[in-house]
Amino acid sequence: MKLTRDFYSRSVLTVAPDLLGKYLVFHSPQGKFVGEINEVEAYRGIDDPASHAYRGQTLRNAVMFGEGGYAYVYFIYGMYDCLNVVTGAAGVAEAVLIRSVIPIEGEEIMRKNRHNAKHLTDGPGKLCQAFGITREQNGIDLVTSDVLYIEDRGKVITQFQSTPRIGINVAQEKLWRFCY
DNA sequence: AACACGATCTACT
DNA sequence: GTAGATCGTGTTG
Repeated sequence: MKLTRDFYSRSVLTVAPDLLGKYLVFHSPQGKFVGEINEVEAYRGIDDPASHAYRGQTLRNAVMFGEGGYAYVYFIYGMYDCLNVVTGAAGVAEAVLIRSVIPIEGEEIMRKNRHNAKHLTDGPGKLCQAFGITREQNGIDLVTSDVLYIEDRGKVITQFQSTPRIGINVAQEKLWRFCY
């Protein structure tokens, strides 16, 4: 079943590991894509210098300041889009970066979108390219949308790792990357 | 108006 | 292991 507002409205450090083993679903014009989430990172506005929201609200990060359950998609390094899920209450700037999924459905089209690269969806830029997710999807409400959402299919992840986040050189003491 | 850089990936050594 | 690609965004002048 589709994850509800209550799921996303909790603290980012609770939601992030809870997203492991959930299923990202995207009905694109190309077809249906499904991937099992197996790596995420938590970002928190206040007290987290690695977060886009740390220095306050801007045009780009505005979605992070809204209520939980919305998609925050940003463009990085002049080439790639990355997908986040906003968490917490309205006014609290938190989000979970979806770093990696396991292809479940739509793998053939993913391969095509990725130009036959060997690693299909094991990175935040890669999975967006494979699914065809871009800033067009920024601001979509994952709770009410029938196009982009996350499903619970009953899988429970009890054993997972916590490590420093990838690609940042501050707040290394925060073990906010979760994977299994 | 101009500039520096980033929650990345690929290719090549 | 490391360099280069490539451009939107936020900040500064």
